[in-house]
Amino acid sequence: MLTIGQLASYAGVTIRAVRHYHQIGLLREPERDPSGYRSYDAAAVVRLIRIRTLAEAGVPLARVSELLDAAPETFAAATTEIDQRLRTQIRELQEHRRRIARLGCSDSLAVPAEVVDYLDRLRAIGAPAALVDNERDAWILMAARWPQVIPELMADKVAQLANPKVVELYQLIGRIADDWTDDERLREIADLMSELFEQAAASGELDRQDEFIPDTAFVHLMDSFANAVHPAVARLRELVAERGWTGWTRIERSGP
Amino acid sequence: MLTIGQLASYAGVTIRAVRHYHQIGLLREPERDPSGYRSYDAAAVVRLIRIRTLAEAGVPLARVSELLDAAPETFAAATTEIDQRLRTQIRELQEHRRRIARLGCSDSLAVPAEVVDYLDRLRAIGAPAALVDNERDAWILMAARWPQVIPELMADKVAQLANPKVVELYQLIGRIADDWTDDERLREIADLMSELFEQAAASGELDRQDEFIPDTAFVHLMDSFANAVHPAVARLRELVAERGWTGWTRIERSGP
DNA sequence: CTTGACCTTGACGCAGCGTCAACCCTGCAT
DNA sequence: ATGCAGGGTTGACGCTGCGTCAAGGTCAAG
Repeated sequence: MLTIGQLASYAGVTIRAVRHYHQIGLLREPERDPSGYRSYDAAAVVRLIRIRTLAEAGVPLARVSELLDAAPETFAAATTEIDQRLRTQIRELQEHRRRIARLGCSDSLAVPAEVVDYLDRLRAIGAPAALVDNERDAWILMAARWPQVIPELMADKVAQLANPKVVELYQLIGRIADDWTDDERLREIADLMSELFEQAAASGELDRQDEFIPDTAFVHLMDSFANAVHPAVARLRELVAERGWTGWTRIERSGP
Repeated sequence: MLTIGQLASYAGVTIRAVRHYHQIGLLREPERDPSGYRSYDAAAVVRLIRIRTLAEAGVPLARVSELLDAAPETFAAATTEIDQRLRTQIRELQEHRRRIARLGCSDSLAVPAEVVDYLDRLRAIGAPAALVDNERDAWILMAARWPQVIPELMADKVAQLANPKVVELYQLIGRIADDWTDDERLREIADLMSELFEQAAASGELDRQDEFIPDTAFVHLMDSFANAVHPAVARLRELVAERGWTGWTRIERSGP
């Protein structure tokens, strides 16, 4: 007769595992000797070895007893199914590896490649870092909500950068990045924006907005990013509103 | 401002996950509105999206915050390490698949191929099923304890079967399988065994046993299998002992 | 008698949430 | 005013397969 330690060692498992198998009813609790020790026979060793064999092959413990005394066909069916499960898990992990490889760096985390490219161009023409970070976050949001429109939107935005007026706008903003209190400059920016909106309206660009972002609540959320850049953005929006335009993420004509 | 449901839906995670992230300190608890509802801003959505991106790439939650604001080199180092972990897991699962594929059927579970072959031959010469099952269990035990000696041992056992006396022995046993009470036949069997042991001793076979099974406690364990086949085995051992042999798994001369 | 190596039960911990339970808030239709 | 549906709130257990204390009792040897 064997103690639990001998049993475990013969079967090549830990004592804790044996007790666990008792707990879940996978291995029958044996008789106890007068001192309360469990006392095992050779058959228990064999059963335990077979349990271990299945467990090490990735069979869930809950299914081990079912397999231990299964007819050959049942056994084959079960193993095939378990193998399928294993394949699925492997595929999931491989998908994880693929994603890991494409994470990039912490800065561009969750930012689509097209957006990364656009942000680089923004930086290149002198847009301030705070604004670029803000754009990045906004596009992260957008990409999560409507991933499929990102390529087209980004193509548009990059095209806009070919407009010298747009470049000028970002440079103006860059110049006030340290000091947002100069109302004169804010008004200059508002004028330029108004002009650009006028162009956009003329080219029909503004009408295309609605296709991309049909969700009003979402537009408000995007707006809130801009507002968070600096308190003076509120003033800027005021000035732009005076010139007949409302909104920010989505622009609409409201006045003359 | 967003409720937890809106936040979760924008970020593409479940509400429960958001609360979990709060609990483990991955996402800051936001302000509450007068009714006690959590109230999120756009920045929370972005952070949550980045968390999800990492989590979906298989990054453990415990390491996500570390990665979220890591310098590029730190980030790269961490992802490489996590990728290593993923590869290890994949290899483990693939090992599981390999084992699953070689399980065979429930009957031959944990039985080495050489043993399966030997058992088939035993059955072929007319050994009773109970005896074969018993042999199988004994060899399972042996294979778990000393896997490397199995091929050699099995080669020996198969070679023994070429001896007509051995075949006769198993057939004799087969004939009493239904009725173990015939002492006459038991004595016949004991005579035959004694004769075989004599042959084995003469050929030096008995001396080689000790190399294979040096563990006395283990030998007793193996013996206990034989005893479990039928009570009459005890009688048989008695008869064999009268003829000058002790032991079962390991045989030793004890008399004339 | 002590020591060390075993054995006993009981319970928490892990990873990442899913899933009740039991109760409160809010807005809309009746 | 009321009822109902569809939000929200905390709290707690469940899953997998054991590892790892904790706080003891037992056994063989020196």
